Amino acid sequence: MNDSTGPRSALQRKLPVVGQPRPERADARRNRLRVLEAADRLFAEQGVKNVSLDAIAAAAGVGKGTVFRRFGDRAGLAVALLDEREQELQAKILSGPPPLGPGAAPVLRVKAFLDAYLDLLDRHVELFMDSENASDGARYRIGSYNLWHQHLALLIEEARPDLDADYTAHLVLAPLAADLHKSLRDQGFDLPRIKSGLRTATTTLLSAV
Amino acid sequence: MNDSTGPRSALQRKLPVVGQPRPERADARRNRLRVLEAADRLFAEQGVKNVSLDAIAAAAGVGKGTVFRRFGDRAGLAVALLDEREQELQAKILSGPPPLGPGAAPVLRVKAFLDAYLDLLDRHVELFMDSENASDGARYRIGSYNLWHQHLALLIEEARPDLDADYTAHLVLAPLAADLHKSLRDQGFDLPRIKSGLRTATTTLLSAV
DNA sequence: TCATAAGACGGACTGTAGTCCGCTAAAGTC
DNA sequence: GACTTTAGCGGACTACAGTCCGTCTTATGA
Repeated sequence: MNDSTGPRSALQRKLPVVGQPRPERADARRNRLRVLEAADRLFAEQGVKNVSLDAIAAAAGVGKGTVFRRFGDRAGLAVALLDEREQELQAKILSGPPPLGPGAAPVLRVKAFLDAYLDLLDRHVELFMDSENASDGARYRIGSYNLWHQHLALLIEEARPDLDADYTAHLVLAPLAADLHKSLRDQGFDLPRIKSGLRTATTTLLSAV
Repeated sequence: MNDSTGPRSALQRKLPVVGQPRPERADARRNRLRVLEAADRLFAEQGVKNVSLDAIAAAAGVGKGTVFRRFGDRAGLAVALLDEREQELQAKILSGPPPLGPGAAPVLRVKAFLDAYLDLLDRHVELFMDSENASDGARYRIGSYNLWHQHLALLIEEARPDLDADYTAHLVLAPLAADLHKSLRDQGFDLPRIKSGLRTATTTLLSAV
């Protein structure tokens, strides 16, 4: 119980570096990929709503507990699956060419974002619905919502400093809710009509003096 | 099997009058009221999220099947409970004094509606969340949404005939989603701030040339 | 290579939404 | 008041989300 274990003190040996958590264990990584792959396949084959998490766990060859520990809940799994596609859009916004990326006028950037988001949403409505509705208020808790919100708030602040940018950003995101989009499409609204309506409203809202 | 049963033919005796379904049976009415009363009480006592439909059925002294046959699902029950309060607002819109009722300028009426709706929403967020989120797309299927939508569409058409009134009405209703409102309140937005932000945006959107 | 502990695994378990169908009671008919 | 029709009743049943905890695997370092 003295220092004779050598120059490496207990502190040096045992304290993990803060902010750098252990890397993912090999089995954890293997199972994570298996689950994502199985979910992707089953969702595509049978429709998001018709696949239970038991079924995904079984198809992935893992226990159900594993799925839940890793993804939290149904919404979490959907978020993970959407992540890849959303990251593409995020990258374009942060460092792509204008008008989506930096360089264009703020209102143009907002409109470019809405167009791009609507394309993404339209392509993956079901998955978005799952990620937004599977648990209460899920939409507003997930990272990407906050990222879109922050992006819009900055642009709005720039375009219309007289507005409450924080609130207005939520306002602009509200019509992008997955279940509203689904409902509109089911009612016969086509994508161009939705895009055009939203573009018009946004222009009016953000361009006025 | 001849006409000897008298002047009353089989047709006359048996055909129900179309479009006038049998009145509600006494036991059905009794149970409907019991369930609503029990639900109202339990929701108030324990919070909407913490009450199962089994519990409501038990408290009402009816079987679970009865609750589901009558209300369809959790959302349906919440809708039924909200109905009374929403009808009050509906009445004011249809025949109350301006600016909520007829007579005021369309933009003023829209703003009055938004204010009144936000008050209602803020007072019953939990119930609204249940009615909107308990089943997929429930918000857009229920009667009152369609009523609000129709009301707004007419006013928007009047104020800005150049806009796509049908779509724009959905746009105006989007920020009234219960889970967004809850999330905003949880983030510290107070009701006046929300009202003012929405009022400003609406004015800008509908008043521009 | 072995000992050890952090952490992942997975399936049994719980609680709830929603379905089903044989049974019961209310309304209408004579 | 008995008989028939029809709607409503209700609880057993299914399926699914999400939890829990004893067991097993991996990474580490000596």
